[in-house]
Amino acid sequence: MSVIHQLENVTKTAVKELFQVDLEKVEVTLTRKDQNGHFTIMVFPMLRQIKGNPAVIGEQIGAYLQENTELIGSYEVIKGFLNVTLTNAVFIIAFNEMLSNSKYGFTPVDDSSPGIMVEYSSPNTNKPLHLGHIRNNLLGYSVAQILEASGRRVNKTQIINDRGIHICKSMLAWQEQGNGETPESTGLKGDKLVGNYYVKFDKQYKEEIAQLINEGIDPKEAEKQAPSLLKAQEMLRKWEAGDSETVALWEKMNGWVYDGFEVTYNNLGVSFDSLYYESNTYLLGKDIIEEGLQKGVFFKKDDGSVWIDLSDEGLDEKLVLRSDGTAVYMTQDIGTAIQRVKDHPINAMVYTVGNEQDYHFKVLFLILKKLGYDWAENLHHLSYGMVELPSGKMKSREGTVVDADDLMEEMTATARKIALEQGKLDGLSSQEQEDLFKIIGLGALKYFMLKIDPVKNMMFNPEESVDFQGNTGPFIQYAHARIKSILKKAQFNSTKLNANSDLDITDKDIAIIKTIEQFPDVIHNAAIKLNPASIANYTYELVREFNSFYQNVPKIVEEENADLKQFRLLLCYKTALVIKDACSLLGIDVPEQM
RNA sequence: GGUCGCGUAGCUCAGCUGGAUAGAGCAUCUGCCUUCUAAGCAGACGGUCACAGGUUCGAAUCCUGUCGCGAUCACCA
Repeated sequence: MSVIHQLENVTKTAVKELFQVDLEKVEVTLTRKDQNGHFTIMVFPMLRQIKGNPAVIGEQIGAYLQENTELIGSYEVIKGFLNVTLTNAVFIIAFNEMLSNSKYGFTPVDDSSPGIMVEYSSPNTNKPLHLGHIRNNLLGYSVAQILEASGRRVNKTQIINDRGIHICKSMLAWQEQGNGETPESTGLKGDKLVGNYYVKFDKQYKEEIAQLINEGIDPKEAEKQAPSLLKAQEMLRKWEAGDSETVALWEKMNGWVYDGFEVTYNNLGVSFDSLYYESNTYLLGKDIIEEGLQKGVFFKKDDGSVWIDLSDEGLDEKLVLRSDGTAVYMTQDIGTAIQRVKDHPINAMVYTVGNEQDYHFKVLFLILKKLGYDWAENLHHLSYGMVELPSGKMKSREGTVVDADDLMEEMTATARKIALEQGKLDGLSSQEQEDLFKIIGLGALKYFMLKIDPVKNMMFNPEESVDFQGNTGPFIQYAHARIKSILKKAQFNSTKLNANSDLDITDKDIAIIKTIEQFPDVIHNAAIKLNPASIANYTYELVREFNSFYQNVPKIVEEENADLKQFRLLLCYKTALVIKDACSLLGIDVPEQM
């Protein structure tokens, strides 16, 4: 049991003995840095059940604890705060307990663990992934790891938006202007090649609109009548009719895109356990609409369109089926959700989608509840804010979109430059060095994006993101590499994971134990809140504690007291493990040397 | 206009299940490499927690209103 829980329990006992009162809960926090003590027991909240002067009550509890438990070394009451200083042995015993669990903080997963699906990425197939997708991917992947660490069986998925007018636009431009270009013939990544044709389509489309307007046609009308758009729409009709030539082209170009995406996902270090394609799911949901009509969840208007009235929930009426009987986005999302629960042993889902779709998911979840699915209670929208650049929003037509592949390459190049300048890579082969640069560059990028609370819009300043000092990924990776270096020098082996509890240890030692002890709660809370930023901030805190310890205690390798040396090596060893495990929840690798 | 979210140091962000004198990083300035990796440590400087009320022993944190920024309110996806 953690030290803090032990304290809560003995305080309850003390209050019961002293005042004959059963407290439901005791508030214990870390003591402020400017006060003496390890933990602070709050007396104020007790006043609801115990009448009296808080300072006196605190004094009585402190005296009782010192008299009747082995935990407390000393205490002091300041205002309504009972600050207690524990004995060294308490911390070392707690530390030994942590050491005995190699996956400390993680809840094991087995076949009976509750299943949850995490959807993220879900790109369109007409252009490459960009900075916004990176935030999405990193969040989704990290949340999946966090949920798994908290004991859920996780299925990572994405729905690939492989059909629709957008891909037809790329197909049309390629057909008309491509001269048979392929990724092989051009040396371009497939998604980049297809994206280029999307741009070409857009350019021609714009020209056509301008010309039509010149001819005196109303601008709105011109947008609808431009020949390119009409041709793309015709292509979509052919695709829906199953025209073999169109389908073949569609398969070919989507195939190029998937090859390109795979490279990007691999570099980013994300993966999926299942895939859904919109071309397979876009017709789903219509039968559910019929069922819902019969249940009275939906209603039909005179023109034949089907709606749901959510005005009781403070929302509006929402269309779920067009008057011509075709599906809207909502229709297929309803159908796809139901399909996923049929396909996999899950009763919960997380949708990683930008906050511009908050309303959509609010409605989707409400509809599924009204349709009576019990798992509808367990649907979560992992909503995140947009990524802004110092120059403002990313706009493809202004060429300010930050490409995912380019960005990863730039981060790796920066890591390479810095590492070579420092020249601390003795003994690494050139391949090992390249791997290391990638680990550091990607670590910087991932940490930079994940340390920010998902709900907030984030500012992506390229100059700051390549700063590897302070609160950054490389800062954390560096601490890990340093620890590994100590363990190596000291020829530490992890066969005897136990420290002598009768040791004179310092505040720096204790600070690390106190921080490590929070790890299980940090994972638990991150899972509940679907928030990787809390893991990132915790890891940073732990590393700062470690660095302070590292530079303020005498050299461990040269420590003459064998028991103290063993304890400190164990502390290093455990800290490295927690850093590594915490980083794994963020999708960040940690190097052995850097 | 309705709804939702955000607003904390010059900049980027923590802290938000209410607790003591609001924390980091960057930037600026001081120290520390013959000592386990200086991508580090120790310190200085920097605040009307947007504003105004309310609840409370206690509010950056909870409630209400105002202002500012953003998103959203399609028979689009």
